[in-house]
Amino acid sequence: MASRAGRNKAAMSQPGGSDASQIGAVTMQTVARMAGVSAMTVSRALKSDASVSQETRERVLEIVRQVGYVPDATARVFATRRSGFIAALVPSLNNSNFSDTVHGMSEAFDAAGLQMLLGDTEYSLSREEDLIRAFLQRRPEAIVLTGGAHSEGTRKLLRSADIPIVETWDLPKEPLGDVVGFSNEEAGAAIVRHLHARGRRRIGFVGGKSSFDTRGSQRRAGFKKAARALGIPGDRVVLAGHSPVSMTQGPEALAAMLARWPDVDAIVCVSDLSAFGALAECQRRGIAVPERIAIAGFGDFEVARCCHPRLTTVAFDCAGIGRKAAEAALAALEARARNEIRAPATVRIPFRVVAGETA
Amino acid sequence: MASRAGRNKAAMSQPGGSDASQIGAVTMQTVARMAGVSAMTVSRALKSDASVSQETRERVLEIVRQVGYVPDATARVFATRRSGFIAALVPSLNNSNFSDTVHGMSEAFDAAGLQMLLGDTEYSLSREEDLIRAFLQRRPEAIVLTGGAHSEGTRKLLRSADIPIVETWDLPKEPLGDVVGFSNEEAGAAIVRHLHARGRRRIGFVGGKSSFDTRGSQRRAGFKKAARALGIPGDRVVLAGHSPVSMTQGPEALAAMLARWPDVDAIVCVSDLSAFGALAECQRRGIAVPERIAIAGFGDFEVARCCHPRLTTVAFDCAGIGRKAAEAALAALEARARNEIRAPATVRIPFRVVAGETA
DNA sequence: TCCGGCTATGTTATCGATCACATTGCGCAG
DNA sequence: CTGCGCAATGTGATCGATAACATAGCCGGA
Repeated sequence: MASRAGRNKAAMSQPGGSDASQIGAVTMQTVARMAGVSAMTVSRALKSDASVSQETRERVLEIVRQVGYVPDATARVFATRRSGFIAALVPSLNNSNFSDTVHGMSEAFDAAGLQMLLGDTEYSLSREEDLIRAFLQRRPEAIVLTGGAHSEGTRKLLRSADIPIVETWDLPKEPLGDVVGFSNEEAGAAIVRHLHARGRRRIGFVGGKSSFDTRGSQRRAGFKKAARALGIPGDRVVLAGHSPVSMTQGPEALAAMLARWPDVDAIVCVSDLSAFGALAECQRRGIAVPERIAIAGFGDFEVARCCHPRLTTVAFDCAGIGRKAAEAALAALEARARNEIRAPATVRIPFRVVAGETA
Repeated sequence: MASRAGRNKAAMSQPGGSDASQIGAVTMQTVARMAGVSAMTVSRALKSDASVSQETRERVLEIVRQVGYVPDATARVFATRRSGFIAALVPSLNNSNFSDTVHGMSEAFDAAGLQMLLGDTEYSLSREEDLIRAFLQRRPEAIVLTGGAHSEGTRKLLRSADIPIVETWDLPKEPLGDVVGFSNEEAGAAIVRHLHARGRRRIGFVGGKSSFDTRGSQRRAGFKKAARALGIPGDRVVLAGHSPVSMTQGPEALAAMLARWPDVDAIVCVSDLSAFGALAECQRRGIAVPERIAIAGFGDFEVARCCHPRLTTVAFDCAGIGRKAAEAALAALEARARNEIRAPATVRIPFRVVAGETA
């Protein structure tokens, strides 16, 4: 077996090669003995700021390299009572908006020497709670959530966790801590006003059925509110398929919309993905976009910028949400470390309507 | 401050409410004292199989609920010498092929009670090494990698880690352990043969520049090999942009291809994303697809199935790769637990050309 | 009656690093 | 020459759970 062979090879000393022993078999004690110092000195030598003589440090580091010593984070966590983990939950990893956010977050946390425990709630409140319960056992130093809708069990867990909490992508009414997001309702309203300004009067909305996708339902609420305010019908709503919203829902939704309201002259989709699906279906059916029907989406996905004609959409800085969420978490941790009081803050991320060629 | 208020509230007992104390403040000892038993009994009560009387177990679990006790995984890891972690690395999380694989993996590992430490190498060998170095400090029980190209430092680290290793998405020449993948070279050849069978003779290839994206370069190698075998030119290659390959590279690549080889009658793109970008650019320029130029991609992304006309592509079961990779890792762990010998295996994932409307 | 064998539970040591405190040795001012 | 102060290093306790072993109490058969 490969691994066993590896272990044997590691145990032998090889001429001229720095030869790594099995990770886990070599502890700080081992290194200490080989260097003729105490474990504490090894520990200090591995920190950059601790007071160790130059000579000792070099000797220790050389041995660390030779034996391939890898520190045991578990022991460090246990001793320092700091896990070095940040828990982060998104509804779906398979959505470039959220994975951009994750990416932005991970850059900031990486720089702070923190590792992310990443979880995918699959748009389910109970799965969110299960994930949080599992993650809390690892004692994360902070937690970043998507949205402001959580189960009562989740809220209770988070209250007793007593760690900084950041909610993203939404502006919750009763935030659990910091917030980095935008009003999806306003975004929904903005796109309706955009279509109205371009002469559309019979506008429909296509969303998903999931009740946990509060961002989707708020966009829908914004659609209705703006339609009423503009004096145009706001009841032309089709809900197709469950979250996560995908391109395949577009054709189905378009069919339902045209069947019920054949005179529809614009369709707002809850996501660029379904908007693109609807656009492609229009092309398939020979429906002229935007002449006969205008189409708009949300999210400024890459497909919106690349497809032909380009999708009109609502853009926001997804990676920026992640970065700012991480910054909020780090600020909260910093304040705690200094034993300072810090009131949770809300960072509003701007959004803007990007006029494409479909509306 | 919310958290401080939470802490105070937690310290007070509330009438009629099960009131969670601060996580971390309550240990197994606390629960044990309240239940009038030893910590060991609490530990046993929390396991389903250990021998504790029904009555004691219920009493302990009731107190656990009341005080909101959350076990400390760090201490458990320390005591049991099992981290419960699996390290998993993908080149990019923002790619639905890989996030499907992650999803498939996480289902299998979840079921086994293992948590994933997820890392994004950003198509960089040195970042892969850094991530592995960081992850190994957490003592993962196994590690799943993407591809077979790794730095020498990575190989050394993995050798001494002495844990099961699974490489995915490729068929490495010198595997580090189990393999779950397919031959990207054969996939590249297959799509060329498909185009040839449909009468195309002047086929170009569009790829990315990254050298770490071995899947991309193997598809290219397959393209060349098949072209030679069929007696058609295999030198019509355009490399545009760095990995990750994206839709935006399509237009640029198409332009370069047409400038250099104006008579090209088919384009194979290294990914559906750039293929879609090229398709949209053709539509913009009024180039008939597939009449004037055929287009094919790889990956069977959702956009390939939804766009109009539908993309011809090469499909493989991405989630299945993840599931099977997890199964391989679990099998290896199982064998180790039983102290059995188990030779690493290679699982070949089938792929197939999906004829769309673009070729 | 006694003891083997079982169930339910307790006791002690342990995992590997780090913290707080103790100690050594040396240079230098008084 | 003495002793202060600093730099470099060592010592012992500690974090929370669990493995391994020990023990108490009970039942039933010889």
